[in-house]
This record gives sequence, structure tokens and C-alpha cells, in this order.
Amino acid sequence: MAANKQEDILKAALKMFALRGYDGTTIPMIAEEANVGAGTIYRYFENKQTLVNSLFQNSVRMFSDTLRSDFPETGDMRQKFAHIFRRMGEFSEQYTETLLFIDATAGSYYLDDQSNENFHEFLSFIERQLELGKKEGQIRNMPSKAMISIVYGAFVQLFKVKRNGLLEATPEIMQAVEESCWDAIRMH
Amino acid sequence: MAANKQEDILKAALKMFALRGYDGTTIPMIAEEANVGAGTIYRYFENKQTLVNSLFQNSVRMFSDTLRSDFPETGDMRQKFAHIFRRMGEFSEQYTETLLFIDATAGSYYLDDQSNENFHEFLSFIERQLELGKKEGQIRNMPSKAMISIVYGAFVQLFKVKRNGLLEATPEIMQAVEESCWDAIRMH
Amino acid sequence: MAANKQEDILKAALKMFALRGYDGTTIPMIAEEANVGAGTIYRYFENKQTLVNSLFQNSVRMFSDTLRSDFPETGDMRQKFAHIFRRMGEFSEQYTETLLFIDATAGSYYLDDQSNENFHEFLSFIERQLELGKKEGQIRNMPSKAMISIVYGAFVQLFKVKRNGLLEATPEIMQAVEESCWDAIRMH
Amino acid sequence: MAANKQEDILKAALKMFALRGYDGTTIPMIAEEANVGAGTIYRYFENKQTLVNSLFQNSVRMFSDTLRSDFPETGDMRQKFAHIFRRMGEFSEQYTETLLFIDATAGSYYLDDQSNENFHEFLSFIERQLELGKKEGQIRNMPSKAMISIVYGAFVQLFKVKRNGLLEATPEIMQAVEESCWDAIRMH
DNA sequence: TATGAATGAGCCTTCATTCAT
DNA sequence: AATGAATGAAGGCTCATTCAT
Repeated sequence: MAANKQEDILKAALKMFALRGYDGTTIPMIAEEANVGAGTIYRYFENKQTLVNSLFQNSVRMFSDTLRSDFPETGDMRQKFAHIFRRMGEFSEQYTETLLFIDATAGSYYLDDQSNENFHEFLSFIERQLELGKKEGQIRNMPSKAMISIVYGAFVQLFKVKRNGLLEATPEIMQAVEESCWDAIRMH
Repeated sequence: MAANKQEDILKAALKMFALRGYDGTTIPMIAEEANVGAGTIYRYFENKQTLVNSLFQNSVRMFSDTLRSDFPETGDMRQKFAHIFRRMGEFSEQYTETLLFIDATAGSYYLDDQSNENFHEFLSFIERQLELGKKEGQIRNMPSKAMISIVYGAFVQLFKVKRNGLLEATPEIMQAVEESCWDAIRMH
Repeated sequence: MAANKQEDILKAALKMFALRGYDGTTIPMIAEEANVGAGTIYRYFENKQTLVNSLFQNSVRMFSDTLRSDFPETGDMRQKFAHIFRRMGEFSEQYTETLLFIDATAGSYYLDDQSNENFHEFLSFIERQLELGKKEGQIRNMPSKAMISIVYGAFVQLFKVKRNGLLEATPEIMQAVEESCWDAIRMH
Repeated sequence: MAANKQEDILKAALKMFALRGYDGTTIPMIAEEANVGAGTIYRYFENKQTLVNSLFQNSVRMFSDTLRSDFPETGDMRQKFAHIFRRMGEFSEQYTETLLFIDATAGSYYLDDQSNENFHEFLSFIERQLELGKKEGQIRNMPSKAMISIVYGAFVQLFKVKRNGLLEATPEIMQAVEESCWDAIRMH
């Protein structure tokens, strides 16, 4: 039951931040959700801003590690895309709040330099893959940032809709969306 | 210059909400941006929540009207898609903050029923078009909500990236993105 | 009734700081004593520390001005001493809390550089007079800091005792104390 | 080194209270200074207030005992004065923080009845000597409280200045101050 | 009508105190 | 006996909202 309080706090903060945003979430809300006293949060995090930044960096690391592990470096672009897309899907299925928290938080005024750097480092991993695919003629000649936007934006929106209970993310649908997204960027 | 204070307030609120979110924006911030006294805001809006809801409903109406006016009811799906996509592009180019405000705000805990209803009514207009397109076999057989997510999510993400100065939305790029999005939903 | 709220706040803060010290005084205590809302204090002072420092500088200025105005520059040491002592007495009679606040506050960790500087500037005025008196052979050859300590320390202590209701500072007593203090420093 | 933890705590508390006052000193500060856990303090003292009161009573007892031991009951006033003054000097030299703590603390709102009583009992010892001296015509006819204020106030102020590093309390200076203070109260 | 001074509820944070280890 | 993690009451401060001008 007791287990790790830092973990409990991070989990509660994630949930609340994903639900109500940083400024709409109070420390007492997090404390209550985590079943700890409000003061306890300050034994683990210097202040509210440190807490979001910790959480953001954790989240980005998890997401990044998920996409990068077992990455088929030697595969062709379609395989790489499949790897990334499916990993994103599995991750988002299991950690929907984490995905939405990352999305809602990236670029916010309360993130520190480290957080921004980590996030951009992650994006640039994706960007490098797309650049490779362009060179190999497998995907379109469009700015990588635009292509990322299309795939990432589409993907995240799907899970927002899912969170709101308007859509199930069944394997069939995920399969169809993967094809859609691939069609959106592959060379025709 | 003075003109309409209510207009000034809405414009200022839009800018600040888009920049810092609802809870991260204070009434004095809006008042300063609008060059009015803080008390003046309460002559036009009952309270902060009424203000966001007004703004949201205005924004959705503007967006919706833009997409619906001159809609080619009799055209084929590709034409309809082109209409919607280009209108979205023009609108977002001119009213980037409005687009991003709508996106950041939709689904938030502080929206009232009217706001939620208006937004869903708008979405269902798009959905109806997609359903038609599916029946006509021009676009894929995928849940409309998923398709909307793909196109809308991609589109909004593009403008988020643009706002952060990482990408220009040139006509060429918008043209390419339109094709990408169409490829993502059309029947192959 | 309304009059000047900043004045009310300073007066209340003075009273409470003199009574309970800086850290023992809460902003709500001051607000209540001043008959204003707690938030109002922050319209006039950036924070609690700014408030003490303002108050301290005001207080030192008042005290200093009182001793310096009409100072008998051309008189002999006894006359100068009488001037200073009586002015101190009148001031302390009228503004006992101000005197005790200055005494309790001088040297505290929460004073800023400006406050410390102002206070030392004031002390050095007294010191200069004593140095003159020593040169003229009218007062003892003892470090000025020691002589100031004797007179000032004795004086302040008297008013502490008075505040506690253990002693009246009648003209006769003040007269006697003046003689005592003069005897303590004059050349024998 | 370890020896007596209660002693360590009292010493640490004395130092911190003398430096930052009662309300400006936190229990963790004291614990750190005493090299004990914060909880340990509560094994020796019921709470913070009990701690100051213990410390105050200890301090007053030490001071009082110092002045009273070997007191020349049969000597004349000048001898008695010399005894008191020199004992005060030796005590303050060795236990400067104790002297300043007593001074800063006497009369504070957080002292309990016992503390106040002990302190007044101590003062009344001095007062009795002065009353005797007055009867014998060796010292002035001034309220004893005023005379105590003069000598005690002067004395304490000297050590405040010393603590701030602005003055050394050399034997010569102490000798001179003793004479000054005697001159301030003796019959002329 | 417009303002901004005033308010107090509520937020972030600290810290005296408790208690399981 | 000693610790320090945990707590929640309370402090400093902000800000949505009111209201006298």
C-alpha cells in the first residue's frame, strides 16, 4: 500500500495535469489524489514547477525509450515507420495520460531549459529518420517538421478523442490509422 | 482606436489564453493587454468563466462559418475536402490564435454545456461530410471520428509548430499538406 | 475615517513589530490592526520585507531629523548633549513604539543595505559630536562607540521599562537621567 | 563529543535565538546546529515554547548566580557595584550570546509566568542593593528602576556593539565603562 | 460608462510536531 | 533513545471580483 510516495505523487500529478492543466491543478489536489499530505510533496520536489519539469522529463524519457528500443536501424522506411507508430500506439494505450500530458505541456512557459532540450532531442530523433526516408525516396519531399506534425498531430488527436470516450482505439482502427498516416507521408 | 471595448477585451483574452492557458491568465493581464481597467471587463462579462465561454463560442462560430460558407454541397468529396482544408488554412493563417485557442480549450473543465454543444455541432458538420464521402466510396471506411482526428490533429499541430517559429506555412507547404491529408483519408 | 491607508498600515505594522517582532508578526495581524484587508497591504508594499524596511527607514529618518533640527552647532558640548538628550526624550515620549522598533530592528537579518546605511549614517552624526567633545576636553577619552552605547543603551532601556508599565518617565526623572548620562560621559 | 544531547540542543538554540530571534528560528535550524535529528529535540523539550523558557530560565539562573556568588554583603556600595559590574563583564565576555539572549527575550510574549517571575526576582536583587545604597546616601535619589535601566541598558548595548564587531571590550574599556556607570548613579 | 482601489478566498509553501522504525 | 519522513495548520502572497468614485 505505502510503497513509493514519490511514485504516487508523480502518478497523481500526471493525472491531474493531464486533466486540468498545470495552472488549473493545485498542490492540494495532487496531494489528495496521491493520498499524501500536501507538505509531503515538498519532501520530494522543491516546488510545483520542479514537479512538472520532473514529470515532463520522465514522461519524455519513457516515450522516447519506447520508440527507440529495438529500433530497426537497418530496415527500410516502411518498417521504421511501423515500428515507431506501433510503439507509439502501445505506449499511448498503456499510458494515455502520459502522452496527453506531454502534448499539453510541451512548449509551456513553465518548462525549464532541460525539459525543452530533452523534448527537442527526442523530436530530432524522429526527424532524422524522416530525413533518411526522404533521401531514400521512400517518403515525400516535405519539410520534416511538417511531416512530424501530420503524424504526431493526428496520433495525439486520436487519443484525445479516445480519452473523451468518443472512440475506441481498437487494433483494427489503429491498423487503419497507421495506413492513413503512412499514406500521408509516403511517396506516391 | 478606442472603438469597441468588448472587442478589445475579447481580442486580448484570446491572445493571453492562447499563450498561457485559461488558468495561467489573470484578469489584470487581459485588462492590461486590452488597455482597459480590470473592472471594465466585468461590465461586459459576468466573470472569467463567462468570458472564456463567450470567446470560445465566438471562435467556434467564426471557424464554423468560415468552413461552411460557400460550401460546395453538390461537389464531389475531393472538392469538399479542398474547400474545407483551404478555408481552414486561410482562417488559421489569419487567426492563428483563434485556432489554437479553440484547440487548447475544447474539452476543458471550465466550458459550459452551450460551448460543448456548439463545438460538437460543428464537428458533426464535418462528420456528416465524411459519412457522405464514405457512402460514395471516395474515402476510406474508417470511423469518422478517427478521420477527423487525423486531418484536424495534423492541421492544428502544423500551426502549433508554426507559432513556435519552427516552420513557415507557405502556400507550397500548405498545398503539400493538403495532399498528404487527402491521401490519408481517400480510398486507395 | 478612511484617510490614508498606507499610513494606517505603517502605524499598525509599527505597533505589531514593536510588540512581537518581525517574525512574530503576521500580515493578517497587521491588516486587522490597520483595519484593511490583508491583500491591501500588497498594494502599498511589495512584500513583508519591503514593509519593515520602509518602516525602519521612515523611523530612522524621523528620529534623526528630530535630533538634528535646531542643533546648536556653535554651542558647547553640554548644550549639544542637552539638545540631543531632550529631543530624544520628547521623541520617545511621543513615539515610544518608533524608538523601540528602531532599537529592536537595527542589525536584523531582514534589513536591506539601504536601511543599514541610513542607520549608520545617523549614528555617525552622534559620533561626530562626541569626537568634537573629546577634542575640546569636555568629555572623556573613551571610544565614541562605547559612549554612544552607554547613553543610547541607558536611554532605550528606560523606555522599555516604561513600556512595560514599570516606570513613568516624568520630567523629573528625565531630568535626573539626563544628568546621570552626562555624568557618565563628561570629563571629571 | 556526543556527551549530553540536551546540552547540545540548548547551546544550539541559544545561538540561533540570539542570532535570529525566537520566531525567526526554526526547529530544523536548531537541530542542524546541534547535530541531532529534529525529532530528538522533542525528547528533551515538550515544544518550542518550553525550549525557550527552559533556556531563558537557565540563562537567568546562570547570570544571577554569577552576580550573587561571593557577593560582598558587608561592603560599601562602591564595592558592591564593582562586584556586580565586573561579574557582569566576565559573564558577558564568556557568554555573550547568553547575555544578548536574555536581553532580547525578557518581556517577550512567549515567556511563561515562571520565566517572568525568575527574571523579576533577579532584577529585584539588584534593586535591593540600589535601595540600600540610596538609604546610605552613596547613590542618587532616583527610582531604582531608572538606575538599573541606565547601568543594565548601557552594559547590554556595549555587548551588542561588540557582537557586531564594531568595538572590542578590552579591560581598559571595561574599566572606563565601569567608572562611567558608577558616575551615572553615585551621589555627586 | 469606466476605473482601479479594496477585499478575502484560496494558492503555494514552510514548519512545529508526531510517529513508525 | 534517536531519527527523519510525514502531516496539516498557518503564513505570505495572488487574483477574481466588487464598488465607490
